[in-house]
Amino acid sequence: MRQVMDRQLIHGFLEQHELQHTFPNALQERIRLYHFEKGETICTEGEQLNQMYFLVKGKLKIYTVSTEGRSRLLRFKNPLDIVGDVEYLKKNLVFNTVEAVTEGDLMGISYEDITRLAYDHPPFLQFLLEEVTHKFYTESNASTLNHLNSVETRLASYFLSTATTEKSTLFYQEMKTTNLKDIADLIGTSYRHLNRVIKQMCEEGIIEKKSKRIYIKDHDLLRERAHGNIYE
Amino acid sequence: MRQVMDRQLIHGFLEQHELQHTFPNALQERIRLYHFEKGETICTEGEQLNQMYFLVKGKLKIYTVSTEGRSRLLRFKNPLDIVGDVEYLKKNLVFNTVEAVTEGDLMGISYEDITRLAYDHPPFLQFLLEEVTHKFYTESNASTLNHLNSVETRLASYFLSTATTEKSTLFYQEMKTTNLKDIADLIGTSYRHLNRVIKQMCEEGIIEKKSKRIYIKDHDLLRERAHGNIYE
DNA sequence: GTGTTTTTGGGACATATGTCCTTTTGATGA
DNA sequence: TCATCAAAAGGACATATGTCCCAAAAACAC
Repeated sequence: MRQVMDRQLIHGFLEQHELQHTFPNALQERIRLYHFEKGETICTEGEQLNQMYFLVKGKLKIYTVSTEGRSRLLRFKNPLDIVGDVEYLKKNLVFNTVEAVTEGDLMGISYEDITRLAYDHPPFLQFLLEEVTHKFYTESNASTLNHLNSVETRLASYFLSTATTEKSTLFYQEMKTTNLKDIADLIGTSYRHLNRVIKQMCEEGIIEKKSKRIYIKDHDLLRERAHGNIYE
Repeated sequence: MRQVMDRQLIHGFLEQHELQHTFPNALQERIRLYHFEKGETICTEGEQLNQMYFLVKGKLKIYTVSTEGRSRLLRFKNPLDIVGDVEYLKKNLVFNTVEAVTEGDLMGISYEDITRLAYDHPPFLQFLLEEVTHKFYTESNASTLNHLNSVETRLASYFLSTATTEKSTLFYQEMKTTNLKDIADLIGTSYRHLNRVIKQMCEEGIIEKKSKRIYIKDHDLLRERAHGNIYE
């Protein structure tokens, strides 16, 4: 991850994401822009973090690995998600490893600057509050879904949540930046079992694998298998 | 749940929990105090909520039930936890059912009053932000723990997190206000399997059941079984 | 194009765990 | 004290799911 010396670009991102009112002026002048490449580790579990990062371009994944070598993929991050917010608020080391799925850009603000210049600024606090609340909501939703449902239901739900429309056909596009291992780690199953469930769904005509993509063939049946749940 | 007309008591709770600065004065005069009895449902999943409740006395449990009848116990709430904060911020109906484990008291503040009188008040925003962040942290921690570990590890971790010291013996006291069904719903297993794991741990000399309590007999072995995890 | 590494796919086997049901124990109310 | 209900305990059986391993296909680097 390298710093990009480009004040114009920073202001461009602030405008693009409508953050001029969220960040007090004094804070805006202290923002740093960083560029990352695909596969780079942004920060590692257990590490000390001194900045809060606002993702303005690209995609990240958040994961953790247990001592036994099992992995959990907590979520993906898209703009305008934040890295290091909870670590700032809980005054803790990094909780989970953050890795780049694509190349992209982050705006960094030091924790000191945030405390001095923004922690009394209602628009910033409101922004942070809404961000953490959303994160909590999605975590809680996913957690409950995982808790109460089988892998099949979770997978169906996952497909529904990431489906996009191309022409008149729904398909699941994350395959381009997500491999099956990541999906297994996200919905909480082994790679092997995921394969089984995917195979079964193909045989039942619910989905179809073609050209590195998974197409939804029977949307109603998929929704039925999801039991009304959607990962969010 | 019935309202208690006692301004003195409200101010007593504000002092006890050091909230005088968190809540702007105008807001403090609009706080309502409610009393609840053990077993009462404070609010139900899917219901419309108009107030944010601050728990000042007693204990609550938060749970949800799937369409198939499976239950998940998300967490317990103690003073000064909040009910209705995420619903306020996400502008949504109640996500999970809240039920009283003991009798107690709640201070209620209408969403309108919060928006008018406190959503620009930095101390209140900071308080809310720290509360939601903590909630997110514990949810994420529990979720990862559940994801990556067996029921045995989760149960061991649970015992460690609720253990208290009496004399020189560590024991697990939540049994008094928590039944085995709740524990099963919390760590994400069936009641039957929980019984098996508890029985096994008793046979191995890790814990001992006596007088409606579970005593930790071998703290080191328990910590080993928890794999260094603690529910929080 | 070739060689290497990574991702996908699937067989075989084991077991952690859930469902269903029954019995026992303990708590509660009259 | 007795009757009823709820919580705890446990048997029997089934299966969802994980581990381990190997083969095939795809991606990547030179």
